[in-house]
Amino acid sequence: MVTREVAQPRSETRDRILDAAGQLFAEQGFGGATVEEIARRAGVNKAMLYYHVGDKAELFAAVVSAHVGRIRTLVAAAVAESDEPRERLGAIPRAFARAVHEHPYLPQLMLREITAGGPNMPDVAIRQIAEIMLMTKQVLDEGAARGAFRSVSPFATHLMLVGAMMFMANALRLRDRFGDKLPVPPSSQLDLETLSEAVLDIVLDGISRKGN
Amino acid sequence: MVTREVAQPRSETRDRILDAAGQLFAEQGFGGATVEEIARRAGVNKAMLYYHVGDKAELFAAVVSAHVGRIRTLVAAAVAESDEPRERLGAIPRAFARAVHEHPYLPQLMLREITAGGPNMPDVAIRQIAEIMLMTKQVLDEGAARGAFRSVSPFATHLMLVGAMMFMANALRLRDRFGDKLPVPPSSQLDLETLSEAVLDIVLDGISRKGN
DNA sequence: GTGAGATAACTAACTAGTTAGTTAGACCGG
DNA sequence: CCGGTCTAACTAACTAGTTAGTTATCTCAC
Repeated sequence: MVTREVAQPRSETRDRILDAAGQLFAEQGFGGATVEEIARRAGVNKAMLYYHVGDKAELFAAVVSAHVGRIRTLVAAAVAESDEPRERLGAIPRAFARAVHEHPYLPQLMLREITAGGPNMPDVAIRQIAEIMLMTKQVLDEGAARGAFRSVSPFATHLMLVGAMMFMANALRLRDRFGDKLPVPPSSQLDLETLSEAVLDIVLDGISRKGN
Repeated sequence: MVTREVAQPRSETRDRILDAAGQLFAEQGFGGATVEEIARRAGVNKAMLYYHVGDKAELFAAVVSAHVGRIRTLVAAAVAESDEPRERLGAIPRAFARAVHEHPYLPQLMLREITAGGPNMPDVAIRQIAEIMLMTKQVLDEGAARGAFRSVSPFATHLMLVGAMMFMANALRLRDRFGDKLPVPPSSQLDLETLSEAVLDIVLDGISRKGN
């Protein structure tokens, strides 16, 4: 599960399969989701799935690559929109939030694969994740050069912003289970956007150069 | 998979089964791990697993509960050791780090279950997680009352500390895959402790009341 | 324009292998 | 000889992947 980048031609059927697969892989995991059920949800015969995409592993790789590529594009565009270090850094989690808004099953899908150690993560996806992390590093370096940020670990900062967000998106699904016994605002202001803004607020405060 | 708290009597065999199950559920996930393999790794006959613990779901619940309970104990003890708000907050991720040190497969196991939406998470475990989150809230409230911290979302702060750490512990396993194309210090100072200290540093800075 | 032949998209049914859970009975210390 | 602990062997259900064959659509010589 390492090299598989042969881009199949797009087709309506293929897209339906990929979307159904994304949902089901997110909900059930790679092992939990059955090819049969993916095909059923996409409204196609199981054999068509093999015809249009490939085996289960190829299907998974295709889904993950598509999403990671989309996120990379969104982040790059969002970062380019401003020139101010703080805004540029904030653009990164906000781009993630937009991607999640488009495909709500995305955090579950991604976290599942990361947790599994990426056994089905294609090289293209790895490369794109590295590119996204590089963007965070560039924004931080630039901010430091301009005197806006103090020097911090870019890896830790990136994982704080993105990792906490991914974790939150998934943890929120457990919310109902907590019932009354939780020290959490019930649900009104408990959406992902509010939470990631709170994280961004703390991070920006934590890395900004003080003493003005 | 919600109420199952009947504490079986401990036994050496049962402990071996639980430990093997923890490792395998972490490595392969609930669906991916096979009962056969868990039994083999524990060095017992498969039927003994049903005799000593119960079916696969009960086994999983027992493993998760044991670990969450252990973390709760560690966190409570660590927080109680100091009186100074900043140190008390720092004690929380450090207690997690210690738990992870004891059982390296723990972040993978926990994150897998959280990502899955907790379908096998027993109520006891949920209650204990709530208690841990309450401790963070208390430390933050107390720190705010003492003028050390500004007012921040306890939920976001907790998830930042713990979530980022869980995410990192899992992301680190992908490190090798990045090869050269990564903006990350190669591996020397890339352990979980260093990373969580970096996170703690940023968070403490970000939530501390400025203007002394 | 029309009919033969090619081709892409699809289906139903099957195979081979795996897995959770059960059961009938063996072993053994007290 | 009895209760707790254990084993080997089984079954019932499920699943990834294949295959033989069907339908619909297009192509192009005549």
